[in-house]
Amino acid sequence: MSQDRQVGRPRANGAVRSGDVASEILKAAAALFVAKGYNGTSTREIAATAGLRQGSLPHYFPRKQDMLVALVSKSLRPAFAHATVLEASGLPAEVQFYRFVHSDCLAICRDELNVTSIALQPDVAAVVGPALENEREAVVDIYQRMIAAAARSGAFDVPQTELATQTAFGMVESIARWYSVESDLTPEMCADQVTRSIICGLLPTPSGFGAIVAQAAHAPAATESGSQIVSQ
Amino acid sequence: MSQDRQVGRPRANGAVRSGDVASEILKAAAALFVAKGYNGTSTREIAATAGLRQGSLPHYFPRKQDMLVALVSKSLRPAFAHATVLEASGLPAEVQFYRFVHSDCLAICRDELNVTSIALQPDVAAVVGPALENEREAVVDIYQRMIAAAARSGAFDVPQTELATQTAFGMVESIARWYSVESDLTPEMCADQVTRSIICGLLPTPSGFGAIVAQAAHAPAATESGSQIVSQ
DNA sequence: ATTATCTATAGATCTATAGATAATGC
DNA sequence: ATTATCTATAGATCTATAGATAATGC
Repeated sequence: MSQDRQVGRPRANGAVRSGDVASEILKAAAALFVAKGYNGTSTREIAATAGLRQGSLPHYFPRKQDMLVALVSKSLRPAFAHATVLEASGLPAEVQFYRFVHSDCLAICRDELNVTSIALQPDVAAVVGPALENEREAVVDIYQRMIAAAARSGAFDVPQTELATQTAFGMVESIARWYSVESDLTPEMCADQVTRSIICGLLPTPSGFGAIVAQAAHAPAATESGSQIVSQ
Repeated sequence: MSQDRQVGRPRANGAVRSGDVASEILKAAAALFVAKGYNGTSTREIAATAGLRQGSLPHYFPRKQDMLVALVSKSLRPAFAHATVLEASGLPAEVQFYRFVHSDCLAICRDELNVTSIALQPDVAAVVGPALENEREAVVDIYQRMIAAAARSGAFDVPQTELATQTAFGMVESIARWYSVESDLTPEMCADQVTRSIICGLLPTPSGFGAIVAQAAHAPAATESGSQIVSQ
């Protein structure tokens, strides 16, 4: 891939550039955004990580936010296509939901750039605009629809659809916060465990769980606290 | 509480100041940090939200990061005390864990400032220092200890302690991302549902879940995707 | 001539400081 | 005199731009 002779002024650090510089920049930017946040990362750092100088970045991405948009727009989960296929499959709703959640988990684990973790940062929404929020809402709607269907058929026991939906969706997203490709946990193990928790939490109460709750009624309570603001 | 006559130069906006200005500032800062991130929030915005001018903030918090530290240090969950009491209670490990998780969820929901959501932001760690990360690790250790104990007694079926721990802890933290005091979901409902999912996901596989997994083996797969970087 | 980079910097922030000011307290 | 605030700004960023430069391509 790397030729000895390249068009353009050589880099200050002497490095031969890779085949796809824009990708290298996005990779550097993603790693930094994940570790320090979008607003906590300077273009100078991104450039240094990618092996060039700050002023060279606009050749590839005119503005810093263009890197963010390029990253986040790649995160569009394949969720919609999968949901359509599943909902046409004729499978029981709870089975559809299991498959849907599982593949959503897998997609998050397998993404080496961890774009979901970037998309979850609160400052990102303001920069990317409403498109991100809209897409998130649309995926939440799929969750809600499938949960409601499985509740209607009696497979799930869901007293409050909104609660079940938010909980399930939040649990899937939470993977992005801690899963690392470097760990010895595989995406499959991770997706299995999270999906299992989500589904089992929606099934009619198993006797084992009922017994625990009954015993817990006598357990000592936590000392009340929380972040009361005390004058310092 | 509000006197008509107050020491000090009047505010530019004419407002009478509240009893505890530092608390008002922290409240404003917390709301902004949650919505826009620490680095995405300027001291000017914080001051405006709290009803004063940017240059007046250092009277209460010499540096911006002092507000962050004041907030985050209040988030120290009452987890440690509760864990000690529970572990001395003689209750079965899975019951201890249930209670522990449940009260952790409740604490997150009840915190009106949503400090957990702030503490989760990647840029915050760099500013607050290792104390935050250390505390998080210590709470993770409690989760791990309790899960391992319940697995040893046979109450939980845990092939991989690390995975179970990260999943459970991440699910609890994920509440901070979506739970809002304004919603019609109560902290109790939220804590019940999340705790239920976590515990049920660790119990030996209920037959209902096994049946779903078996059926899902024949369901259509997702189209492979993810955030492959394509040259733009 | 074209390309990819470089260096240097203008303009736009943003934070913390310095010193003034408008109240009350004594 | 003390206090809580104000206004104004210095110093430190950080981003995007302008123009130079060092390669290859023809």
